[in-house]
Amino acid sequence: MRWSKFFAYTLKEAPKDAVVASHKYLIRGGYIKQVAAGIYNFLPLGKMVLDNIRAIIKEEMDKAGAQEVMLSFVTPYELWEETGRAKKYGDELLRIEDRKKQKFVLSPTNEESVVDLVRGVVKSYKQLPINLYQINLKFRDEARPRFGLLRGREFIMKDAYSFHATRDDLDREFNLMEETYKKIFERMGLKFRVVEADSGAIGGSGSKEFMVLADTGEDDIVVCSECDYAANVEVATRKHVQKENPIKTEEIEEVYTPNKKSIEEVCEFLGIDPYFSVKAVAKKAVYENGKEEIVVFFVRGVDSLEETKAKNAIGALDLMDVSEEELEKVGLVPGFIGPFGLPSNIKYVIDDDLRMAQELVCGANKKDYHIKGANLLDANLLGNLTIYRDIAAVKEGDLCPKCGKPLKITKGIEVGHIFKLGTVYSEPMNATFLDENGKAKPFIMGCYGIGVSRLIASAVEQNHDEKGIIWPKEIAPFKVDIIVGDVKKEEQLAFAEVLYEKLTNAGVKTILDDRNERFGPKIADFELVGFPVCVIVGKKLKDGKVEVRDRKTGEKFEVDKDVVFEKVMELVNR
RNA sequence: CGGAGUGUAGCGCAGUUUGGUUAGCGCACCUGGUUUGGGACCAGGGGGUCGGGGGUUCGAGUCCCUCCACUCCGACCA
Repeated sequence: MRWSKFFAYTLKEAPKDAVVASHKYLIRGGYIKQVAAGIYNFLPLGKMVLDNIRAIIKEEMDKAGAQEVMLSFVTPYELWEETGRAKKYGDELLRIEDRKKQKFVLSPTNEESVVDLVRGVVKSYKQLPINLYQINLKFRDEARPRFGLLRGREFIMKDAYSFHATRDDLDREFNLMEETYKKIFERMGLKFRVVEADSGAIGGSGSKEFMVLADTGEDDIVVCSECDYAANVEVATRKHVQKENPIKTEEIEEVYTPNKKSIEEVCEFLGIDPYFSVKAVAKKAVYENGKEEIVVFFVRGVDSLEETKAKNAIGALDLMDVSEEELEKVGLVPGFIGPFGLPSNIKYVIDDDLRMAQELVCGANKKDYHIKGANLLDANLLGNLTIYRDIAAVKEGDLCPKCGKPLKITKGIEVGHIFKLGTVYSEPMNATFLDENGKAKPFIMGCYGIGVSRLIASAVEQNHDEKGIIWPKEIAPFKVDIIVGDVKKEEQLAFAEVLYEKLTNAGVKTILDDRNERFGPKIADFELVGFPVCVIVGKKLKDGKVEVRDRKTGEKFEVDKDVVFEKVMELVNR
């Protein structure tokens, strides 16, 4: 490609609303252009990167035996009613009507479509397993799209769906997909971690996320400082250790704590370590059947509630904040809520870490009073309905559940997620096959997603400097940029063109910067747009020399013009 | 969805407080010339529904009403 003819432009200044590196550089470099909130046009450069990523994904998926299909982007609303997700997915599902008033949705994901496709075709266990995938457009009407391609409404996703006769076979495919994903992200040159994850709205039994490590990530992930344990904070666990309270209390006593509501205030007032206090977090739980109730969650004073875990603990669809008035209405005393003597109609959950804990301070369910010396040994105090669950958020310094070493918290961008769905879609959609005994059984399914357009942004988040993008070689739009120092100097242009032909013929994607510009803008664009290697054909050509630069290492080589091809090939292939 | 903010040329902004010729600047763009190893210089030039609609006024980018779009924080989110 000759830059003088290329549909690409660069900007000196980023639009003011771009705040993260990938958003700024992808716009400044002429990769994407915003159309509406969370919707972008891809310019040639952006499309090239996208295609490179697609190619890697396709190659590895095909190698793993999956088969590429393309499911319709507009799908009948009926299918979504079949599984009940029409309601569950809420406003994120963009509904549209055709001229006959028939309802459709823009696909945010394709479980329904693919089950509908397969149930009409696969009848026997002999046709299983099967894994179908596509790399296709998705639309989710996010409440708040942001950060450019990191959270768009319209985006490209690779989604795969596997069908199995047995759980064991699903496990095998799940592991195969995990290995395949690792290969894909490794080939892209990304630093990532595979973490245990919550299944969320997709449902199913087990899931793992693939997180690209970057400070701009929206997810908190817990990683062990020693072993390979890694989990999304939404599901991360920790090793429980019971510390013994050095302060002993003879018996349970109520103490007067006027206006001391927060953990800090109470503990300071009573002179105790917040570790031995109980924090109450009240939430309004909303269930799938529309029922709502106030639930109280108890965690240690030093911990905080992890809402996803809490939600899962009680099987709620959503947890919402409650006002003091609402709490008082059901008989709770805001600021002084504790596990003993709660109104009998209030559901509560106690964090696992408090199981059998002793010498605690907690609210007395009475204005201006707390209880000292409480212990959770005696379940009778709490009644039989007491449930202990893991509901506290793992924090920096907690101990690894696998090896006991300290845990760390880091930020990650979710670029892949694999699920064991089981029969959560096949059952309601009545998608069955006949087993060896001629009995109809629902398909056992897995599904596997990769955020393809998000990967573009993730790669930039992880590979940039103050000047611009530094593309990993595998996905760079062009691998080599040949800069002609002065296009009016015929010998420079002629030499550059010969080199360009040679590299292109050797299969190296090359761009020839033959614009009538000075050196400054050309080299700045090389750095901004982020090609791995550049060759500067300039002044030194008359002494038989050209310069070669490596964008990533910043190395500069002055090489003889006769060996420049070999030098470039060496850099491109190393 | 709650809170905050912004909307003037492709991008970045000034002008709005206190209404008053023809709406301005930098970058980008076009023409000519000089330049060509770190975002050059000189001269000339093109480009605007001032987010939309309505209103007040002799007069609205500026004041009022209303709608819309976009961004940020949060909630939400395979």
